Amino acid sequence: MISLQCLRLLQGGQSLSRADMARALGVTRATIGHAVAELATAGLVLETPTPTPERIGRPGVALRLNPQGALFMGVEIDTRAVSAVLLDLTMRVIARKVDPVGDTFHDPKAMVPRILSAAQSLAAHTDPARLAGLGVAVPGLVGRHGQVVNAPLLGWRNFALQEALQDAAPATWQIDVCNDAFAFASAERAADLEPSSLLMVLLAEGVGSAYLDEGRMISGAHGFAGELGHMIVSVHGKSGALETMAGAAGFPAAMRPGWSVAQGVADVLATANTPETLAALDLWAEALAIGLANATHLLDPSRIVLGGPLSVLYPAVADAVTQRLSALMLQGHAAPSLHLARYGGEGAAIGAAARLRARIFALPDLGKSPSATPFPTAPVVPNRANPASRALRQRTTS
Amino acid sequence: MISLQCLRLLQGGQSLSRADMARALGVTRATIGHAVAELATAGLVLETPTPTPERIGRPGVALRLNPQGALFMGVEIDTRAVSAVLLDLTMRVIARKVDPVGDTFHDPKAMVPRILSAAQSLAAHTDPARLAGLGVAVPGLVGRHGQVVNAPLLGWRNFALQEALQDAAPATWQIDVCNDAFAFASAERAADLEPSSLLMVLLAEGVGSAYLDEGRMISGAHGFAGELGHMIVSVHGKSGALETMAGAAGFPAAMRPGWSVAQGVADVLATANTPETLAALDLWAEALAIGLANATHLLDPSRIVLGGPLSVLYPAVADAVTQRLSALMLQGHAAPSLHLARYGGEGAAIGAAARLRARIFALPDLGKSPSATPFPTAPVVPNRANPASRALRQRTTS
DNA sequence: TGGAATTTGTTTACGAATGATACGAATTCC
DNA sequence: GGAATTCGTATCATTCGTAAACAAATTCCA
Repeated sequence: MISLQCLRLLQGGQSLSRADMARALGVTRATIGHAVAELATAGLVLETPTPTPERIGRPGVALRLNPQGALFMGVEIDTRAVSAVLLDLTMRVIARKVDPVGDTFHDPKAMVPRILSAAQSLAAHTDPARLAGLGVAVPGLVGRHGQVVNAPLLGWRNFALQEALQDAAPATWQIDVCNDAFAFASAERAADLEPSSLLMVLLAEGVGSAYLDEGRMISGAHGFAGELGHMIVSVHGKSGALETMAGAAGFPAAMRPGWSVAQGVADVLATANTPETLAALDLWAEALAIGLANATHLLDPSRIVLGGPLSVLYPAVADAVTQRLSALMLQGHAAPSLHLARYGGEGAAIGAAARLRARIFALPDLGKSPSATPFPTAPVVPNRANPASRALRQRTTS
Repeated sequence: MISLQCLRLLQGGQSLSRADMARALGVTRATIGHAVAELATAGLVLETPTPTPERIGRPGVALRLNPQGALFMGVEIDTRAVSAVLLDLTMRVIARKVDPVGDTFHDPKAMVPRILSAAQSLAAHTDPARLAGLGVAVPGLVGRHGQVVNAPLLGWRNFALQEALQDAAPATWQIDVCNDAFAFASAERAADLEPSSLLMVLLAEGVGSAYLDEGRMISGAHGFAGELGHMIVSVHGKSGALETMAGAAGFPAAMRPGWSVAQGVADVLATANTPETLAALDLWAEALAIGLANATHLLDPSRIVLGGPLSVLYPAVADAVTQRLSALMLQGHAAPSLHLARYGGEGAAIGAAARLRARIFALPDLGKSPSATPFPTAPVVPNRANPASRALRQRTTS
C-alpha cells in the first residue's frame, strides 16, 4: 500500500531519496525502506548516481522510476493509418510504427489483425514480461468496455473492439480502447507534475474534448462525455453544431472538396493575409470562443489545451479567441489559460499508452472488494533468495 | 479502515447483518465483528429488532445507521429568508426554521449572526456532541474555501462567508459553504442507493447546475463548475445566455414586473391554455432542451434532475422537452432520463446538510498524508471499560 | 420431541504491515 | 580529526486482518 504511494511520488519523473519520501508521506524511513525494496525487486525503481549532495549530513540515495520497468503500446486509428508507439515508464517514446491502411479501415473486423501486427512489431523491441499492454484510441464514441458505439469517420457502429483485441492478443497484454480525445488528454495529464483541472480540446475533422477534474477523467455514465463538437452554438446568427463551424469538416473557405485536413491547413496558412481567409479565421475564432466559454462555465477548467491537426491554426487567432473568451466569462469566473498541446500528431497514440501507464499508479478503488495487482511484479534480474533489502546495493557495494 | 467500509454499506438506509457485510466486502466475519463493535461504541450503528428470519440457519442480527448518530444543520440563503433544517444520519428532517430577512440580505456581514442564530435554535433540539456542523447554500459563485465570489441575487461580492462563520460559530461545528445547485445535487445524491452520473439543474431566477460523475461532485478548478445558465444558446434565432430564456428572470410572459417567482409560476399554471402562455412554454421547452442537450453531450449523465421553483412548470412541457432532447442527441448517444427533484423547496438546505453528512462516509483522500477522523467518535452512552464486543448486546442479553 | 444440518457471531492464534527506537554510515563544518 | 547532521537499516512492539475452531440460534426431518 505504501509502496504504491512511493511509486506515485516518482510518477512525474522526480528523483527523491527515501528520506524525502518519508517526509512527503508522513511515515518513517523504515517503512519507506521496505516499500522501496519491494519496488526495486519488482524492477519499477532504480537508484541514480546521486545528483547533488549540497546539504550537511549523509546524502540520500536518489530514486527514480526505472524506464524499463514497464512498457506500453499505444495505437491511434484514423482513416489513413494505424500509428503505433512504444512508451516506457518515463513517458519516452522508444519506438514507433506507422502502418498505412488503404480502404480497409471501413471494416473494423479487418482492422483487428492490423492493429495487432503493428503492436507485435513494436513488442519485438522489448522484453515481453515487461510489456503491460496495448491502448487504442478511436475517433468516435467509445463505451466503458471499449466497444466502439459510433465512429462516423471510420464508418464503424457497435463493434466490441476491446473484446476482439483481447481475444486475439497475447493473454498477458492488457487492452484498453478509448476515445481519441480521452487518450490525448491522458497524454497531457501524464506529463503534468500535479493533477489539475484540464480541458483537452481536439480539433480535427470533428471537435472532441475530454475533461480532467483535478486529474480525474470525467467519462460520464456511458463513457461518452466530451462531445463538445455536438454542442449547438450560434455564430453570427447561424446556429448549428460546433464542429460544423470549428471542425475541419466545416471549416469555411479552407476545406475544398477532396482536400485532406493537412492540405486545408497548409492552404489557410499560405493565404493567411487574404480577406477571405481572415474572415474565415475570424469566424473560426468566434465559434471556438463561444464553445470554450460554454464549456468553461460548465466545467471550470484552469487550463484548456488545444490539440489535433487544426490546432496549428490557433496561434493565428490566439488573441481574438482569448479576448472573446474573457468577454464572455461570467463576472467573477476566471478565464482559463489556453495552450497548444505538448504532443503533436502522435498525441493520441501516446495517450492511449499513457492510459495503461496510469493504471500502474492508480489508487485502488475502495468501492470494490477484491482487486488484482495492476502489474505483474516479476523481478527484472532474477536474484536468488535475496532478503529484498539487498536488491539495490549493486552500485553502493561495488 | 474496514469500519468505514461497513458504514458505507449502510449509507443508503439498508439493514445488513455482519455476515452480509463480510460477504459484500470480501473479508471475514471476525473482521466485521471488530469493525461493527467500533461503530457501535461510536454510536453510529444500531441493532434492529431482527426483521425476517426466512432462511435456514442462525439468523443474522440486522444492523443499521443510528439516526441519532450524527446530526447536521443546513441553511439556504435567498432574498426572502434564511431557511434552516436539522437532518439526522438517515436523512430525515427532524426540525426546521425559517427566518425571514428584510432588506438585510444585502449585507453579508450582517447575515452571519442571522445564519448562526437560526442554526442555534435548531441545535437546541439535540445533543451538542452529536452535532457535526453547519452547511450553507448560497445562490452564486462559491470558491473552494467557501468564499462567496459573486452572488448577483444577493448583491454579494468576495465575502469569505465560511471563514466568517467558522470564527463566530462554536469551535466544534464543521462549516461548509457551497453553491445552491451543488447543495441540491448533494441531497439527491444522498438519497441514491448507488452512485450514478447525475446532472442536477436548478431552475430558479437563474439556472444553476451541478454534475456528479459516478457519484463524485465535479467542482472545477475554482469550485465554479455548473454555471449552465451562462451557456450561450440560440433559440428561434435569438442568441443569449440560457438563463435569460429558461430562468425565471427571463421567462417571457410570466414574470411581470414586481412579481415573485412563485406568483409568476402560479400565473403560468392558471393561464396554461392561453395561446400566449403556450407559446411562452414552448419557447421555454426549446431553450431547456438545447441547454440540456449541450450539457449532455459534454457530460453524459444517465439522469437529469430538475429542481427549483420553476421546475413545477416542467410537467407541462415534459413531452416537448424529452422529444427535442432525443432529437438533438448525437447518433449513439443515449438521451438521459429526466425527473423532478425528490426534494422541493427545502432541497438546497437539506443538501447543504447532506454535504456534511457525506463527509462521514467519505473515503480518505490517499493523495494527502495525514487526515483526522471526519467525526468525533465519542460514545453516545459512556460505558466503562467495555471490551467493545459487548457494546451492543443489550437486546440480546436482556 | 429431538437430533442433524446450516448459518451466524465470537474467540484464539498467527502473519503482515507499520511505528518507535537505536545504531552504523556518510557527509559537512570547524 | 572530531562534532554535528542526516540517511538508511535493524530490532522490537503494536495494530489490523485472516484462519480455524467453537458456541449459539435457527430450520429440516425423522
